[in-house]
Amino acid sequence: MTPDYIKTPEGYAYKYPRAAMTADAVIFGFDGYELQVLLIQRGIEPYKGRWAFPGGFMRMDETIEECAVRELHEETGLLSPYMQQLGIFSDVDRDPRGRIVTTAFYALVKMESVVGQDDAMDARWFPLSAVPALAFDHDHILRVALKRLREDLHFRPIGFELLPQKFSIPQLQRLYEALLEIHFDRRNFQKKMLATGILIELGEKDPTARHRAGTLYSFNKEQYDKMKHDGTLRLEF
Amino acid sequence: MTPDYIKTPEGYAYKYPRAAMTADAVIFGFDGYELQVLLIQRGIEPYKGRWAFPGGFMRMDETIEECAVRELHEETGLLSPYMQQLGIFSDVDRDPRGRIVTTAFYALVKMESVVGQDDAMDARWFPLSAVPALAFDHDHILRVALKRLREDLHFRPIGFELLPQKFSIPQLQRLYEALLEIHFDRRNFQKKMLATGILIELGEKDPTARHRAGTLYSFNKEQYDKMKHDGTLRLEF
DNA sequence: ACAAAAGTGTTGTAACTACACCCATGT
DNA sequence: ACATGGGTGTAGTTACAACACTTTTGT
Repeated sequence: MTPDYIKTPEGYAYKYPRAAMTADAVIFGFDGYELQVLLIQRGIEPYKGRWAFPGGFMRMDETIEECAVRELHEETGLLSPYMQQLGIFSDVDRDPRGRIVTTAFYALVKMESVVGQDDAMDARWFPLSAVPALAFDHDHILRVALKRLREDLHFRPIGFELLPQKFSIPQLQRLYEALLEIHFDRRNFQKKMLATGILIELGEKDPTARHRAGTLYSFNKEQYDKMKHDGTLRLEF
Repeated sequence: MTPDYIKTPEGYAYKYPRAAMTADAVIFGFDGYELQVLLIQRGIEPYKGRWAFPGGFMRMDETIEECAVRELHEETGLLSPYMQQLGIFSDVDRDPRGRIVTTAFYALVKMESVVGQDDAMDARWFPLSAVPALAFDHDHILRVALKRLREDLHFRPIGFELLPQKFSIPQLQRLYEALLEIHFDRRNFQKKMLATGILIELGEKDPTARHRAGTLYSFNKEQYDKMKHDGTLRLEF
């Protein structure tokens, strides 16, 4: 393809002005009690010292998804998490450096997969209740991400992405309750969850349990895909 | 704000290459029997003569939403339809002119509000079953839009956006059946729809009816907003 | 009068809610 | 032994699916 720019001493020249494009990732984790967000402290202006979502500028040889994945990996070490487009945020004055449009993604990760990061890295988990004022329009993006996460949780088995591979049903319930801010009856929740048929029962031994150990399960993705495909799935919370 | 470019004889110069940004709108209508899509025939290369969604380049003084609304108005005369972000499409080679990233929107309109358009305008409704091969990656975008439309229809009262202000329940049912490609029992559909409490009964006189005239209703948006707000809403199809 | 579409009511079934007791483990 | 949390079963209620007849209107 012939390039769509003219290279000049001042840089890449275009006939009409263009916005720069970035990708940002709102990364959620769950510590067993509260929803957490992974933030990075900015080392440079603008908003130096403020916390923000990991992200960065799109290159000309990658899609915006590839950009999000790459930046996420560079800044947090995370590889291939569950990730979805959230939306594009394009307010004219959202970035003091000029016209920069961002595509936000939301990602769900198992917190265990991020601990042990490089200490020099200014990345930290914040419980949702203690998120500081963020850089740019990231406060706004976070609200949109939360709304979307809750909507998706009602009908998609995304809770599993936030828990360890092996989890107990009470653990899963705590997650649903924390995210949706509602209370489920223990017995009914367990019944309904098992009735979906997308859980595989393993040996009983929840190491994190403080009293009686909970039976461990894992998410049966193949079964889920199959049921989703032929419409036998009953999944609604 | 200081500009983020340097103006040169060759155009607007940036330190790093940038993609151009466009907005495209997938516009759906309903003729009473089948879902329709509004397309525009391209008058210039690339893809001259091929059909595509209305859309165009984002300006530096507008958001991508404002761009979508503006282009839609310029190309079809439509004003303030129901419109939602669909997603961003950024494949590196999706446009032969260079690196152009598009944000797709989907819009729902009452077909009556577009008829009577300028004849010179190369805009036309196509039934979904007769959509030609489209320009760029618009075939792909259309598939994504359809998937999204169906998902949304299950839980949001968006069907009303596609019907005239006054409609009968059988009309509404035909719309649901056409879009979701399933069949509802007439009695149960009517019962469930009325039970939502978001319909206002008007005088009986459906002019388009061919035999017995259907009772006309209109969508009670205030009631819907109220019920949505305090969680009393039961709406699921 | 007949055909086509609209309106309505009941009954069986399946899913959801509410609820109480026993069991395992750590202190 | 006691406190904490995990596991299970039942009964009442509610929503949903299935189904048939009557009414209106155009031909």
